[in-house]
Amino acid sequence: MLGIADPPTLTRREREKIQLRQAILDATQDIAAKEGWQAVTTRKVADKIEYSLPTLYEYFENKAALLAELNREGYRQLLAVLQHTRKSAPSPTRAILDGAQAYCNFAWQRRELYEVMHGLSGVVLETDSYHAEAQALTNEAQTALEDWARSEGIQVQNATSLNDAVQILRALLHGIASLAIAKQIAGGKKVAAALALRATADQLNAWKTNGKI
Amino acid sequence: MLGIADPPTLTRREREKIQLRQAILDATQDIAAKEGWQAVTTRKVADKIEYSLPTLYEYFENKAALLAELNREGYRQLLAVLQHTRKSAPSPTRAILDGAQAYCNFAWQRRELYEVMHGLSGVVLETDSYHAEAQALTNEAQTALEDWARSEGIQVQNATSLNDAVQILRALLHGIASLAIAKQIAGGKKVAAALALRATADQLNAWKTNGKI
DNA sequence: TGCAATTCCTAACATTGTTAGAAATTGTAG
DNA sequence: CTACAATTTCTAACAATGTTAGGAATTGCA
Repeated sequence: MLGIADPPTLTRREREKIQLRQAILDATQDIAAKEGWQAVTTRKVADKIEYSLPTLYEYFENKAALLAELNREGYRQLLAVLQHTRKSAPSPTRAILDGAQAYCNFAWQRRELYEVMHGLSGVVLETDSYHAEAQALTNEAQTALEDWARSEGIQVQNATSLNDAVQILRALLHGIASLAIAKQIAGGKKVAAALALRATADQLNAWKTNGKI
Repeated sequence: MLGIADPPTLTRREREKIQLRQAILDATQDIAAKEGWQAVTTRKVADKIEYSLPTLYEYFENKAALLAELNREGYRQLLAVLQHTRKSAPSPTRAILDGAQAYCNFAWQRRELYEVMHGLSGVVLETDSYHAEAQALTNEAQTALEDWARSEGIQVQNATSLNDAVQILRALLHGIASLAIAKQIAGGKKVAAALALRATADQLNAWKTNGKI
């Protein structure tokens, strides 16, 4: 199922290359976290890894490719968080509600990743939004919602309606997270997280009342 | 209540200045609508109004000030749309639901304004998000929701909870609109608008079931 | 030890936001 | 009508940033 590991037949050079590539990604994230995405400049990244400017371009075709990689990385990390949350939840309902909280926490704690995932704060996305990592996140959400529906005896009409329901929950959480990041929610992140929880619970209740999704 | 009109004691020069300022705003919007915000460059705007580059800076301190003005303009236009929608709605419930549709339509039809209002698509916002225009929009939404609650016999506990409810609806709509603009909603804008309607109705039902906001 | 490939850097170029300072225009006083 | 002062507008530059050409330095190996 996984397909992660290659046989470790890597030369020292190859290992160094992988490390340097990762260092570039880390440096970029670090600058974005500390100074915001407007401050992320190719020269600053190069300075931080203590290599000269053109070296960056040996590892990433251009700045957009660097951001695209961090975009995917963000989806991978969010997926991991949500999978972990679901697996340690005591019930399918809690899996959804805890997931909503975890989503918000990810948005604040990894703000720079969340921004690059959604083209916020001046990030220019040239990435196609339908990469495998984004799809994997949708699948995770569908699984969680399907589990919940089954546990509540709620009928899922078809794949489309399940997907619609997932989109609604996602849009709700994304709306709250992005408004909070833009400081447009009075009361800040604490209030925002509470709103997310409440609205998610309301939406689940609406589906429960309808008896179907 | 209004305070719109000054006595029309304007010299020809002053009238021309106002027109040129407006031409700059129009040109900027036009480029953004046709080619996207990444393509909006001070030189291109200057070309479009057939003046040289430094002339721009006589009318706007810098590019950020130009975007800030369009940001406010977007809020004014959205407010006008929502006020009109509410006033021509046959019932408070329909006022909310029609408002949700109108919100989505505004986001697609004036995409470039919606983007500059929320810092999407590479726009860098240096504007404070709490300007008067944003506040006016919140007030409009609160009025609509208060009307609805009254008409349904639902108790509004206090100003904070009313504001929280408005934030939830706003976040829901913004989440759907911004994901649709980023082409992250399968089925596109038509499906997105349907989701917005459905989710808004669900949220109203949840409050109705609770009997309070 | 010397050659070939790789790695890495200095120095440039194009684009874009911004501004200095001069030219051109306009309005006004003699 | 003319000359001066204010305003308007432009040409030309500068700084920052993404990107690349081409050469120097290093490395691996015969």
